[in-house]
Amino acid sequence: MPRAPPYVWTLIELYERGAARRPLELSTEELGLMLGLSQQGASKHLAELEKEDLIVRRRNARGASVLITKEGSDTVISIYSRLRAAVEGKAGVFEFHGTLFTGLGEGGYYVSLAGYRKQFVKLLGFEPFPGTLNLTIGAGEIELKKQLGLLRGLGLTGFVHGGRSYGPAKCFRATVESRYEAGALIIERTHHGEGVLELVAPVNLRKALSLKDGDHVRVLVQTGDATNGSGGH
Amino acid sequence: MPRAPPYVWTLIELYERGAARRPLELSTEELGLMLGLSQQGASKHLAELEKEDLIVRRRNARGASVLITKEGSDTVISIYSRLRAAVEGKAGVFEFHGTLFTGLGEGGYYVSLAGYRKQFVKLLGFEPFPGTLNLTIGAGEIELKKQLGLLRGLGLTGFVHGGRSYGPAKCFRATVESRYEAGALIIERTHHGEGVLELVAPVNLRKALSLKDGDHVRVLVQTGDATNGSGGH
DNA sequence: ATTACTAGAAGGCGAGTAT
DNA sequence: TATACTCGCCTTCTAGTAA
Repeated sequence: MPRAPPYVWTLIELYERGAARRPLELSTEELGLMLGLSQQGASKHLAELEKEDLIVRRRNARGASVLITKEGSDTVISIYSRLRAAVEGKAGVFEFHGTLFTGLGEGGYYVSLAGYRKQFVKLLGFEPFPGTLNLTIGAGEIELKKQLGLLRGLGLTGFVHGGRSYGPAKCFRATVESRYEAGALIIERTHHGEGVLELVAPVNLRKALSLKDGDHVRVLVQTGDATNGSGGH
Repeated sequence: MPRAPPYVWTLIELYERGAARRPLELSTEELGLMLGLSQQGASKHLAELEKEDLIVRRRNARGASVLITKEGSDTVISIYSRLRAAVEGKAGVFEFHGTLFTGLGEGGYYVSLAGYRKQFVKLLGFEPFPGTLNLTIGAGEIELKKQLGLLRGLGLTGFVHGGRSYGPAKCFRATVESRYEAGALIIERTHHGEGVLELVAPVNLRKALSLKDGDHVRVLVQTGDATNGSGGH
């Protein structure tokens, strides 16, 4: 998206108000108010837009009307198209690059517990291999993992078993090395630090990919619809 | 769409490059090139974005990596959502306000010619009443009508009949007074000026709406998918 | 009531340069 | 090599005011 002059926001505002559908009666004062701009500033924006043939104006007794030209509509639609491609196409996937290491085997223990295992089957659609793949992710990706934690994901509920309580966790569908289906675990209180990504899969990934400690592994995590939580700020 | 500071375009550019999915390795020089900005300018934009918590940066040996935060993604998605609502929701409809007048009856003659009549049936799905409704549109709406002429619409092909040739024309689905289905005609060489909107309908609109000359009529013209011809400029 | 000119302030920008 | 500071230019903003 090349940098656009400030008055493009004004064009978008006019577009939102339907000025591409019919001449919009609007004083420069009102427009300024809408944009957080002075009346004079709004006037200048309109003058610029008209000079660029993005709008046409018609003066009348009390004010003027604004109509967006075909070129103006195309400008707005072109911005929209690029945003659509970016938001709909790319978002919803987080990419991690991790280094394999061997954990303490606790992951495998948890996964094999019926209380969690049955939930994995239900949520991910596969019987998990009784062991997790532990990856150390780059420091820059920790922020990304934190963002995962903010998303809904697939919820694993906690339970009590044998007098011990097991906490709730979160899970996301993931793909390992573009080939293997997996689940990325987000566990609130884990023995691992925040720089670790833990994966469950229907197969022994370490064996299936012939991995050894220190190998690099690429993981794509699906976060669901990108437009969820589109409230903005 | 409230006015946004210029660095929001930079945020969008970063988003397009996938910086919301994984840390993006990018020098300020490259970013400047992408945005038509100097290296220093790009650096400033990044500093601003970081100050607003829209991105996080991590410095490394050769350059730095940029990752868009949840707040940053929300900002982009919020802009996208508003644009989507405006473009998908509103566009594709032009609104005209016209004043009824009585033509010379030529419209009715043309409409009843088999060469045109059969095309109306095929394109609009109704047998046209042998007469057109002529509206004088406001001067400000002439530009809008010109824009109609630039769109594809439903094409009526010309023909020769009885030694006379009848030219091609264009037609758009329309709704009169929110109640009656109609077709809005765009005729290249017409006896009417450009300030006239001519409508065909399956019924006698003048009678159905109890209209007399001078009455005001509101017409919504469907122009088809708004994202057609989204090339921009 | 409008729109829009002018002048001066504020902020964005690039060049040079420090780190 | 990078990033980012200062400085001067230029664009954009608001205020005052004309039309």
